[in-house]
Amino acid sequence: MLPFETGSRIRLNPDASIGCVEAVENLAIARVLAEIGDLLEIKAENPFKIRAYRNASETIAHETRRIAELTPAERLELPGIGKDIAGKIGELVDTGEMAYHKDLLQQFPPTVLDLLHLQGVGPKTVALLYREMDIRTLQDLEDAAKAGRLRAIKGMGAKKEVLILKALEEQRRFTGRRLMPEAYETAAAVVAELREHAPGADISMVGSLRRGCDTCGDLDILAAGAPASVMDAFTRYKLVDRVLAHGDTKSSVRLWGGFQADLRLVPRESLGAALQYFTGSKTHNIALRDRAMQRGLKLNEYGLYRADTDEKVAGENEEGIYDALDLAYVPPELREHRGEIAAADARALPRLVQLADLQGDLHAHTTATDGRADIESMARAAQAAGLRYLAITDHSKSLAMANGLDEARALEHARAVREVGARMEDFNLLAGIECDIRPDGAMDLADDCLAQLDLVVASLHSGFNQEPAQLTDRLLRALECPWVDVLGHPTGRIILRREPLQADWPRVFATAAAAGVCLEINSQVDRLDLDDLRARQARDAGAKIVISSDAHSAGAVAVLRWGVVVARRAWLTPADVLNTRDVESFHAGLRRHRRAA
DNA sequence: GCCGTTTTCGGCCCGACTGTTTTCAGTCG
Repeated sequence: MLPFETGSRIRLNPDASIGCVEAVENLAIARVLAEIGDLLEIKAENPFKIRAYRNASETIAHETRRIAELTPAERLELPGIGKDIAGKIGELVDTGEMAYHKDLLQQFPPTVLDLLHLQGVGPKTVALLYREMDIRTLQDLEDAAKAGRLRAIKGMGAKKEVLILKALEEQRRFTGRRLMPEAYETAAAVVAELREHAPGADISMVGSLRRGCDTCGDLDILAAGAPASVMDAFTRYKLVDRVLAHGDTKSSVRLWGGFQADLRLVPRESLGAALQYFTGSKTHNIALRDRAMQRGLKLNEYGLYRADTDEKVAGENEEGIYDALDLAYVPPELREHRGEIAAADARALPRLVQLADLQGDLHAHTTATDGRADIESMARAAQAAGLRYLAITDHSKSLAMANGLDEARALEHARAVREVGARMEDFNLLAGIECDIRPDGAMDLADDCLAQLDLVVASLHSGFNQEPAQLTDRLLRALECPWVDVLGHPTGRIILRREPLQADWPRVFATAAAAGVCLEINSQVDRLDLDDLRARQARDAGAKIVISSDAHSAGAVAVLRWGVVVARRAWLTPADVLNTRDVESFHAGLRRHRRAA
């Protein structure tokens, strides 16, 4: 998935001229290829050709070197890039345009690509809507659906109209926000640029980025002790599309791809106060200012002052501000006004879990199903990341698209995993499975198969439209299976695309706690499931939590950091997270072994 | 369109679910 909006809003380089390659970033190239894939799909082209463009797009989005700087021969070596696509990429890099992409956009207005991203609307529907009713935009579609005109099209009915209106409403609710990790990567690039410009200054991300929220509206950046020229460096940054405001202490820009970024400049002596102020959250800050007032103090972005004399009490660093307010330092992830001020007052803040606390990863895929790397590569990557154990948990047979394993293949795969594990030093491989929970709550694989594995992660991958009561029963039945150790991505949410499933979560958590089943925080950047609030709820219900990568490639183990952020926002300590333990005590904490004990 | 060859063309993940049918098309994962 690419972090950019759809449509023709990409202009790779507005002043495109030959040789002007700097602005053609990998993600922009990847997006052009992905759009070609979408447009070809609407044209009902050869599905393998469509996939070829999408594969090429994925490759480029994940390539760490800058494609624009590679030679044509080097580009050809990238997986999924052949002569044809390599040539088109070269054209794009050299001229800022790709004729093939432009031709396709002549045939379909770019706004139809927005339709394609609605839930339940695919390429056939988009083509039909465009050809039959000249529907080009989301607005056209909404008007037609509201007027009941869509049902006139063969194959569409009143129910489909309702679904489309619902999808439109969801999309509206989500626009303007992005996944936090994407925002973080973009902000990190801006910060790096500014640091280069002002090496002596203190430049950092603030706002929701620093608090670790799972989505981000705009990028807030703070510069303390930087020269005034940092504002020019910011507004002239290569990925700036439009300057919205340019002042001495505050500037705002729109970046290519849609992010708004704000830069604030404060004197160095105000660093702490400004960090505190711009990190928020708003409700946390209000409570903090209230506390200051009660102590005859006032707090703003420049410092903490005595209300009567304006004498400065604190402001150079954040710790000093909290200290002057008789509070323990509150980690940014907790600043949501969810009890952190009372806890800081009582010196009872938790010691939050950190990435370095994790000793194992309990959810990973391989080429046996839909992963990109083999068992050994996954294991080596986990080991290189500093972990001591990894569970290989490929899909079960219901997930046919992912080439899910049936009982025989699952056991054969487990043998292969154990064989690789036996060869590794100071590292444990667990042979597990991510077993589908069928619509009726039954496990996708037979009990005697699950019993022979080291770890069973049970997950929902279909039947998301069930009623809450039915869904709850389904989950409770899954928890009854004695071989289920972990409930994987429990709520099924896809951030910015699919809301968490509506089930009786307190009941599910309580049942899991009683049965000894762990709840997963899935670290995939568009899942982060459980979310912070539910993870805290689950812990409070007595359930153990695991933080897992759900990695589908060797490098993807790195996403664990985002799962840890969620855990921190959930107030979790290392003791709450089962995979902070060494492999022996981890095993001992698993349901299957607790049962035996 | 890419890949990997039995080196010049055939293979490339496919089953479940839903809303629309009246035996299926489209979407999703």
